[in-house]
Amino acid sequence: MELRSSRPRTTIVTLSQQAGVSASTVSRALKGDPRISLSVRERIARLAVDAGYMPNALARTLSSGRSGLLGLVLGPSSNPFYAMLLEEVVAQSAERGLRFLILHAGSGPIEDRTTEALLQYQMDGCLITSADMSSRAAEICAANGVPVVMINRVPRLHASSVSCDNAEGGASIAQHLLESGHRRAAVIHTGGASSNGIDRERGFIERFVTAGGCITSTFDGRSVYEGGHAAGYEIAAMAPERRPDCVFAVSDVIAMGVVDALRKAGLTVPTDISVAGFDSIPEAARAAYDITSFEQPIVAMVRRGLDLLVDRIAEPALPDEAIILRGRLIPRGSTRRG
Amino acid sequence: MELRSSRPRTTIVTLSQQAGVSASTVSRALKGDPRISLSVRERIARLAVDAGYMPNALARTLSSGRSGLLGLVLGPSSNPFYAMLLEEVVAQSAERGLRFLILHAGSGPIEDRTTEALLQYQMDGCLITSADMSSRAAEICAANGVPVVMINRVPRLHASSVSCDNAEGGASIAQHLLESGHRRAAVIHTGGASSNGIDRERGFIERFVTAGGCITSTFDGRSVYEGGHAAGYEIAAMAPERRPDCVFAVSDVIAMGVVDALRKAGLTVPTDISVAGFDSIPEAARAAYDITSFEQPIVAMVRRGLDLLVDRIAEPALPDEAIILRGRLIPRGSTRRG
DNA sequence: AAAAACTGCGCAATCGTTTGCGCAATTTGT
DNA sequence: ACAAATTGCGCAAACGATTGCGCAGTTTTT
Repeated sequence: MELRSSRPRTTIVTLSQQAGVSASTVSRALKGDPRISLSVRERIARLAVDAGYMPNALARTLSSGRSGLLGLVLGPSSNPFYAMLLEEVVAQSAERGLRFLILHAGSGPIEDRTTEALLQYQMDGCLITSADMSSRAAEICAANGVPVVMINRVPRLHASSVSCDNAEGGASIAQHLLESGHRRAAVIHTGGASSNGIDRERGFIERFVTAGGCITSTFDGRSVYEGGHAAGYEIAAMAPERRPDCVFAVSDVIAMGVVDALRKAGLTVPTDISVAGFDSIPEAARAAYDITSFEQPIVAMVRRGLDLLVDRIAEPALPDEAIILRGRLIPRGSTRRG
Repeated sequence: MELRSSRPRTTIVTLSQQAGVSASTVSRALKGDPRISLSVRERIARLAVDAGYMPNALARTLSSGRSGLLGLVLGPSSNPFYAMLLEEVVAQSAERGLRFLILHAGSGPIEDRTTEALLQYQMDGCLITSADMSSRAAEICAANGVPVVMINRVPRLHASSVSCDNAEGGASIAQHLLESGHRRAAVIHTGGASSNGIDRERGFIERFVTAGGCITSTFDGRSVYEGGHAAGYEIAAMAPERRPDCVFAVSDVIAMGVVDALRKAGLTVPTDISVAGFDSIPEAARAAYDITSFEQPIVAMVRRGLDLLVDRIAEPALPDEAIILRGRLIPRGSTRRG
């Protein structure tokens, strides 16, 4: 009646017995401490491989004080942008040997039990990728000296961040629309207080108005397809002479809703009205939508985000840092005029 | 020059000193051991709350042998179905106080470093939600006695599983198409060896053919939009008299590709040809697509999956279990005839 | 040739929690 | 009033790895 796992794990003690040395020697040998002779180091290394030895990360944490665990807060993955971000984070963290514990995903509020995990598992740091998440998790981290890095969101609180140049992105879209002959724009924002959405909208409006365009109306797209859809219907219902000749939605999911609504209402994109989005998610790039957008450099954003996090963990005294990466305008069919 | 965190963590020892009892008493009191008098238990409980005490989960693991950590392998979240699954898993695990460490996400191969984490962090169990992931992670778990539960995938290897009745789902779609007057169907499968796709296809074909329909052709949709799109083009290019009157795609993402391609090629859905999918993801339900589908009971699937995992962890000797939940046909516009 | 420096390794404490065992003090049984 | 059972708690040994310190034995310096 064995309740214990049949094959007892190989530990550092097992190895030390096999090698006829002390446990400390094994520990040092395994991490290549030069104080241990080369021959012993090699012998132990071979033994470790043969036995399939895996250090117990939890035990290591106890003495070293570092868990090697990072927390991840993910935005609503109904927005493919966050799904992309997730995959990129997972891929890059696998390369670096970083481990992410999921603290939260989605748009709901963060549960208490979740934030407890942050402390119970002694996470070394936390990555927050949500645009408008209540900064609850960030507060807890701050209160406990856990480094926080935000991707796609500029923190009010102290924390480092990586985002793309949202204002410049909005301006690029404005520029593009102006150059292709548009003069009357509707803007669909997110309603929320997300710095992202606000910056995009601000950047767009500033450039568009400065260069002689005018903003005919603004709508709340609530960051979701349905929000864009509703706004699209309203726009389609406007009298042709009052209707804008282009729409800028602060994210692609919203823009997709807009396009579908406009078409449903009998308008043709871009002949009757142009639509531009933001993020450049694959779905918006599909032939059926072909929406002009502003691409966020996701790979680079994640890379710099992890850099920041790793640096901060190694050197907690480092000052907060806000990295802004340049994105790229991707002109597509939805704004092609004449 | 304090390198240590400014406010040293409250541990069980801190509490024991404040309470004037031993550490073991605190430990037992905190988990409500009746051997400790009620008064002491209450006093310690109060002290713990005041001090904001959080047990160190890592230290607990060391002595108890249980980490409370679960591994998660997620399918490609470019398929919204997996994004939904992710959110549901996260939501339900928060309620239950379960913690998930992300082992993998996406369709790429599983990295070695990832599987190492499984052992290093002594995970108690593992949840695999990928339809066609190389069962590498499952093997490692099996080899190390880590319970595995698969959602949306029936394991070859020993492991428990939860899935919806895929064959029955395929049959329902077939029935629905037959009843709405279709007789010639094209099937778009996933090419891969995923049990899901195979069962859906098999269920569909069996029922459709038995009831007098015929299968005109099959295509490989590779589980992605683009695969469906390519197949859609091929179908549209067929001579009208040879063309099927309906298409069954084994997942909604594929179906969306089909619909877009058919439309692009000038055909009208469902007038010229009907299209049905599987999964009932929100995107396929949108007015622009309105695709008939078979809904998987995600909430229940995740609930049973976690049940299975928790039970298996508590009682490793439990036999493998395969749970099949009934799904639901959702008729929509894409198959509405005449 | 004696002192100093270095090399290679082990001892033992430590991280925070759990748990088997045992020991007092109190209550119960006779 | 004395033995037995019960109650309430502490001691100390784990769990697996890390690390400061120290101790031999060898090599280099003076």
